[in-house]
Amino acid sequence: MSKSMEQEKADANVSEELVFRLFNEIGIIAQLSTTRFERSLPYGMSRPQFSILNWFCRVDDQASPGRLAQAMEVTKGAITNSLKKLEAKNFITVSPDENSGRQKVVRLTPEGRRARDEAILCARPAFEQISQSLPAEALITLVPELEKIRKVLDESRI
Amino acid sequence: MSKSMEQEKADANVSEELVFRLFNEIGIIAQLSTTRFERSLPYGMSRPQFSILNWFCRVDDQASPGRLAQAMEVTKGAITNSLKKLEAKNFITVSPDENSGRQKVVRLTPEGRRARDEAILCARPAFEQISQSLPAEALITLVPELEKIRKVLDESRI
DNA sequence: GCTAAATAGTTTAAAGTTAAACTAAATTAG
DNA sequence: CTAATTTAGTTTAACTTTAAACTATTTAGC
Repeated sequence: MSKSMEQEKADANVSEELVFRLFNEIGIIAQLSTTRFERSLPYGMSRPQFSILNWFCRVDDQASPGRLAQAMEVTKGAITNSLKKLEAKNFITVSPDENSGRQKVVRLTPEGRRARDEAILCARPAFEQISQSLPAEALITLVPELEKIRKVLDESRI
Repeated sequence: MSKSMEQEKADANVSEELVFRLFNEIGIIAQLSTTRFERSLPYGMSRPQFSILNWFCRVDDQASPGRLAQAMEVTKGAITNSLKKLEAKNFITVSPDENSGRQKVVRLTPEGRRARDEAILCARPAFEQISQSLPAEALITLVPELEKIRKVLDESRI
């Protein structure tokens, strides 16, 4: 085996080890931060429920359940469940789609928008504490890197 | 309000927004990578089950269920469940602790060690693909940063 | 020493997720 | 046009997790 091939293999191993550690750290951070975030949410709102409300505020003002399932990266069954909860709280409306008898249209209500804004306020103290413990410069480089990784994963999804 | 106070407030908002995006990205990446990793595992092994086997290979060769619960950051009930599964597969042994009637001692079996090594081999292709799509230099700076964040969260745990 | 409190682990009920089966509607192909 | 396929959403069963109740030990206090 040539020297360069050996080096290549070594590099690959370093990378794989790093990728392994990367996802390990990400998994732990996700678990810890999700728990903390969820505990701070009002109205017995869960993280998936918040994510749906937040999606409506950031991306579009209406969507089919299937589109939401794709956006949230969960199964259609999970979305059916979440939408029921949100509808019971009057945070969304679900109506038949005029253009398609098999689709539905989900929309945010004014209460839903208020609940989302309130959720962000409630979660602020938890995030504040963390943002004080972390140097802002680190975050400024970190977040775009993570966005890249997410895109790589997202685009190569099976 | 003085200029510097305004600036401080603006900085805080930038940071909070960044922290928010940080945890959002981390949540999505965790979901995508966990799904992918779990699908690649052999013996119907779940990520929590793999984590326990991996812990034994990296940290200590024996532990009580409670210590594992702390290390894995899940409840004792979840560990009870995972240990049952691992024991049924003969990947661990669970025996009474000689020194304490209320504790148990969990140990990795040779089969468990082999299964863990095999799991890493099975997961390699998935990680390989990702490590090829990401520049190694980025990971080298990223991983230690994430370790810092994890420690901040871990130390301020409630 | 004996009682009270703390600790370790299990069990249970409630909740959420997935995959697969199912219903209904829209497309496509012949 | 009709039949077969695909698509959208719901339902169901299995599984996992958590929080809380419970059992059994150990430790502390008096």
